Amino acid sequence: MLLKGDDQGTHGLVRDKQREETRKKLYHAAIEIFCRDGVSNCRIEDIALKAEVSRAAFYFHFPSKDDVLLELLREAEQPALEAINALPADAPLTAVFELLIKHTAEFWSVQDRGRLLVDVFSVSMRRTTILADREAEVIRAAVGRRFQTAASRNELSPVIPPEVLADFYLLNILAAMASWCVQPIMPLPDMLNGVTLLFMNGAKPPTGN
Amino acid sequence: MLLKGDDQGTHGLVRDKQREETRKKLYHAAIEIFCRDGVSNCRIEDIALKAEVSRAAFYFHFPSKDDVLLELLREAEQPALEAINALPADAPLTAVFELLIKHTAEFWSVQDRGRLLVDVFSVSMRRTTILADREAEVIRAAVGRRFQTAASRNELSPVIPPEVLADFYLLNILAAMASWCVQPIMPLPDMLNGVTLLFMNGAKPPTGN
DNA sequence: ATTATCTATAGATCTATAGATAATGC
DNA sequence: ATTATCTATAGATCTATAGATAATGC
Repeated sequence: MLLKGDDQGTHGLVRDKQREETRKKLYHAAIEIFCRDGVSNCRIEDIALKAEVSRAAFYFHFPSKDDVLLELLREAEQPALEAINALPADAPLTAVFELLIKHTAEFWSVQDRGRLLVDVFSVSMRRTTILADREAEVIRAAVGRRFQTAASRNELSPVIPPEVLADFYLLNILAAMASWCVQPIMPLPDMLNGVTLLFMNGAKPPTGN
Repeated sequence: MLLKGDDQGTHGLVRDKQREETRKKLYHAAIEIFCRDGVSNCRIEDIALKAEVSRAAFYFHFPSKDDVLLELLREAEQPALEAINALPADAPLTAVFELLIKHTAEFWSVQDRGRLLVDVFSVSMRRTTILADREAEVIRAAVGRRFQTAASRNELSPVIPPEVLADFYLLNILAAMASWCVQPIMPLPDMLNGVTLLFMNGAKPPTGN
């Protein structure tokens, strides 16, 4: 039984390699042009020129600029996701936060990626919530599960469902980064730690010691 | 001494009236078309047709669709702003929150305005933070002042500056509304009250009560 | 006479799609 | 022979701007 999708076994090797190559070239060219000109100002033509393909080839791989930014967000989430998944099942939430903050802050501090944060956040709001399909966003799913086990250990206020709390926390982190990049009043890790502390104080159970 | 701006005294009455009239026609036409077609899908031409002016007239009044949405946000904040400003100077923060939630939830529940929340939020992130000019956004200034007096009464955690806390609270409220409108898991006022409770638990001083 | 408001329109950029090419499966 | 990847391009929409008109200030 064949699976639909990327991993169709050994079929079409040359073609697959070629496609992924142009896709990657377009992706990297796009990020570079985005950083240079700003997402809304830049022209698709310049991206295509840098990637040495036709303008239409861009649209073949990415329906719009937004889809490039969503791929960047997924790439940004990858290191934190792997680190969190490597934690033991009964790890405390603080360990989850620590890894999330460390890897996320690291990713967005590289070069001038931070300039794209507001646009990434904005796209994420317009696109990912519409899915309403938690499993499609792996980081949301992973953090959601951690919140659920934490709730079952009575680490969280029972007033709000743990999955909602998890979404809310991730939203807070992304919003904090987006506002940080336009007004970096303090180092990014400090900012994220502050937000996390604020969140955890608010979310801990009323009877908690 | 004449002030530059809208209120140039009694100069150009007919022209002023005419300009404001077309501007309002365009504004209302735009909101209507946005709700019907979605902000990114709709064509400026349809807005102009409904307002019975040329397409270029739209651009004369609004540099882009985003500027219409910013005006909607300012309109949305107006009722809460007035109610908050009418409070006595020493009113507790809970009173400020109550008014903010009541008026904001009311505004965005009218008809299908809620559909525009994600776009409004997204524009607000891309535009208003860049100003870095707190006074330009009256609601931010008003709530910021309330947070400052609350901090001076030791109602808030001293870890984070009160203006930052205020911005963060407003961001939380707007983000919660935006995610509510794509997934209304509970009534909007309940949602906003929950967010506020979470926030206040997190932001109250450690030695509190 | 000058200026603010608006229209008409040229040029830029995007979106949609018909067609070319080369890899694939039978 | 069929299909996936990519190109060339027509048509749609936007952005920028030169010009028309009518209100304004002197």
